[in-house]
Amino acid sequence: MTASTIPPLATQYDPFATEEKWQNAWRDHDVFQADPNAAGQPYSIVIPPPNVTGSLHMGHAFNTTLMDVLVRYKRMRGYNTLCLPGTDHASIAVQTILEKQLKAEGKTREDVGREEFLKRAWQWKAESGGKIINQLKRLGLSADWSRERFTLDEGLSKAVIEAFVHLYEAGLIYRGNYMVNWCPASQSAVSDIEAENVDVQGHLWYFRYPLTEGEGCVEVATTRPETMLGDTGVAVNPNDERYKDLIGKTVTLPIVHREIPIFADELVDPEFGTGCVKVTPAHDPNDFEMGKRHDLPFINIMNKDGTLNENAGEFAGQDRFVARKGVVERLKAEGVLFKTEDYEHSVPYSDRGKVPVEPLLSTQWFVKIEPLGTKALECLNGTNSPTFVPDKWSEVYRDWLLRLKDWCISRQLWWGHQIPAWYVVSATEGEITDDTPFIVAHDETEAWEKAKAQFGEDIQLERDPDVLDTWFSSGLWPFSTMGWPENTPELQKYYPTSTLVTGFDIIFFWVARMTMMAGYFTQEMPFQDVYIHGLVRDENGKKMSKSAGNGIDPLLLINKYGTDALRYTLIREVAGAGQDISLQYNRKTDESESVEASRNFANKMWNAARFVLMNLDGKTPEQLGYPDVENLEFCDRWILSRFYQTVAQTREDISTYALGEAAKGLYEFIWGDFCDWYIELVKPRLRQDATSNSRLVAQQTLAYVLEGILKLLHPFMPHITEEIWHNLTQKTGEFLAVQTYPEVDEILQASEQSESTPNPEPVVAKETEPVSDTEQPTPPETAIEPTETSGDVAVMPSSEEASSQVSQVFNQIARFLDRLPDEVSNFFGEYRRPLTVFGIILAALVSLVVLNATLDAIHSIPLLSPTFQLVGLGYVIWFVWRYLLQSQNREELGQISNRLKKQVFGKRTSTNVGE
RNA sequence: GGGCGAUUAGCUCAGAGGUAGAGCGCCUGCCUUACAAGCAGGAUGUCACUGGUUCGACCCCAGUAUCGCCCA
Repeated sequence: MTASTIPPLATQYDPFATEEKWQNAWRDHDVFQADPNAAGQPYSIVIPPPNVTGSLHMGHAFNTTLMDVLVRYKRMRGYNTLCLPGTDHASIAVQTILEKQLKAEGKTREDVGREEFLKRAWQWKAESGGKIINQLKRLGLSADWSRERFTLDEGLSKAVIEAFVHLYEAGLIYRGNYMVNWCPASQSAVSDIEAENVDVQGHLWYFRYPLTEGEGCVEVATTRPETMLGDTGVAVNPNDERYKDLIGKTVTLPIVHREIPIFADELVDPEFGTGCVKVTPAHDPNDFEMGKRHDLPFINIMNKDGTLNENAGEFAGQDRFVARKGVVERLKAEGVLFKTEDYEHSVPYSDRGKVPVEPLLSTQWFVKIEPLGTKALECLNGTNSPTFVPDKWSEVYRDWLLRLKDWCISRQLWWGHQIPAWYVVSATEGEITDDTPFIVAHDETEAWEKAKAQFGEDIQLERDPDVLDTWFSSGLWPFSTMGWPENTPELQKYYPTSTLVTGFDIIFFWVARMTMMAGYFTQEMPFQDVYIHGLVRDENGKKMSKSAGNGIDPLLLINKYGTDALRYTLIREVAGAGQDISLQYNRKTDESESVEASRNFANKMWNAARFVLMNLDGKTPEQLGYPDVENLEFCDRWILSRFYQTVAQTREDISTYALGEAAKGLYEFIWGDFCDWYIELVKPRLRQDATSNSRLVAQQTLAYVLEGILKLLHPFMPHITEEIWHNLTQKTGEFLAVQTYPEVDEILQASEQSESTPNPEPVVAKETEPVSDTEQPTPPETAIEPTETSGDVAVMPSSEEASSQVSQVFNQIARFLDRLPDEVSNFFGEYRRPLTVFGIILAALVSLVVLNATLDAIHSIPLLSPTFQLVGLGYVIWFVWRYLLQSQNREELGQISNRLKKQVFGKRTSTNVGE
């Protein structure tokens, strides 16, 4: 294509056509396809698989954008990149949705049967999963879609069964009768972390249990009076003087007239209530412990649907809350209820069922968690693996690993991985009981073989109907998605993964499950870094969640402002890593001022490109060549210096996960420096005739910096930058997404390399650049803190040219500007109008000439010179008086210098977590 | 009850031991041939409160209050 045919851009950026166009192009050209056999240091991310419970909300958009910025950045840095997408089957959540649908049809799951139910579930998965994947694509996620996974996939199911059998054979999975959190709504056990404590205004009821022999009674208090029907003891603290005499005696339980013992246990808090505690071992976790210690009977009074059973006598069949009232009435009638007080306490609610969970004794499958937790803890303590960003979350994670309880992994549901255990039901009259012998096997064939070998030919097998906790399969996600248990090329290349990006609310649910599983099965932690981000809050500061109904569909904002605008808003808001972000949003109009501001930024970018394209005479940056270092004018030097400073800062920020800072820095450079200043300053030169060298250099610099900006901004705003880049470079079959990320002092390196040739050919960025094993980030010093070689070459014309007085003065300014990029911005910021600044600069020239000698001397103090130059003599005098003449203040100088250095050179003290 | 975080302009948020910042919003004037989704200019703050350290505290320390989150 000839350059002169480049058509002008529209005056406004149209995100909608652009986004679809490039999303399709990236897909059609397999731009994000990972190749484990290709060269390059690996960078891999497996996305946290969204639940197939409908569609994505803003939190997912936030998470997805953060990941994609990292992935796109690393890809442009030349890493061999894998971003693996997928979805999670979300056992309880999806089953709840389906049962709700059935209920609307007046059916239950038993009515339709397991097979039909699962058919519906898969149908639901197809719809919801498709919607979610589409949303991820609309967000511009640069994932390898050919590797999309689902936790119930064949491969992942194989991994789940392998893991289960392995853990079982290692003695880490057992079946036992324990207290679990029972959710009467979903009629399934739920794990501890699926129970959420809710503060409720309840009552504390006080009863008297009469001593079986003699006069007197004990007074107990409870928030759940109906459980007294299952009481099998009364406990007191062994050191409680009030009740010493009662230990060993018995009381007679009202209503049921059971004789139960009074015993002593340390667990009892003598300060609470009356200091006597009724003990219901089958319906309270603490009481369960005491019941085991003191060998009490475990009387279960409840059915799985939350109604009372035959052990509750006259209350049998009543719902637990109906029975509560009835029991209170009866106790009142019997005269043993003597006090009722209002009492606020917390009640565990089922996350999914939204009803209070019932502590219930039942037979479930458990994972012995301690050995798994120990391994994860060792990795954390030994090698700080995984590395949490921000660091504070590693403490949260450690605390949790230190107090693990065995993990109940069976769920009485149908949607999920069915437990690979077969009961020899012929041994227990065709029923699965607590004592039925069982076989754990990879499949039914193997189960039969094992069973026959053990129990003979004439047996009957039945598979455990329950499924596994969803987190069991998602705990394997980082390696099961790469083909584990096979040792695939993917595992070899991309595992362990580089970064996990997730919200802190999921550290225990998921992150810890993955580290424990990975530690056991792969002997290493599944990711190097865990980048924990905050939650997206709504316009009222509340956490966005499906249940609160305050979520915002990201597509609403994408359809209004474009993907890049939404992405940029989410990133810019994240500044303080790990901080929650609030999204401004008007629910009535679906408008958001902050996203609109980002949309405007995109449009600004678009129009800057429009201007540049209109002034390049139809030439591409390649045709124009790099800016001619020998003929740069001072504003060219200034913008190049600012550009390289921005390059260094952006790289530094991304490598430390300071994505918000990176985004803000780009905004300031693009709008504040490039658009407001450089383009304005360069306009007169562009109006000069075609033979003007000044004009050519301006064109070269404009084209070069614009292309650099597009690269810098691409991870944040992938679509608009890709679109502009193609307009600018006129390239086909190539993509900005795989160009090399800008490097500091690139044109200097190029000009040094081609010093011998008069017209240096631009160095065309290679698509992928081999990265050494230990990648060295380009030191930002090169740009920001010019050394004698690079700084002076970058900024100063050659000494021969700088002979005249005027040149010297301009050199001085150029040096001044180059060394003080931030201060220049501030300075300019106070005098926005170019003409005014020009006048000021003229005035400054005079001052500078006068001060030249002084400043030259001061130059030899490299760190301090910027300050002296910036604020001039007055400040110097003040400074000398303040810091140098007062001896007691000299010590402060070091600290202030450091601070100053930070101000001038940007934040450079942070460690390179990501590299 | 334990822990973590926040509290800075109307809103969303940066910030730093030495005169308080950005974006949006607001006010004024401009369709200046990249952009009115823009440009130029302007107003706006007991930096939550109370003590302490300091020559000097918005910043450091202690406590209080409010909000949010996590855990029990």
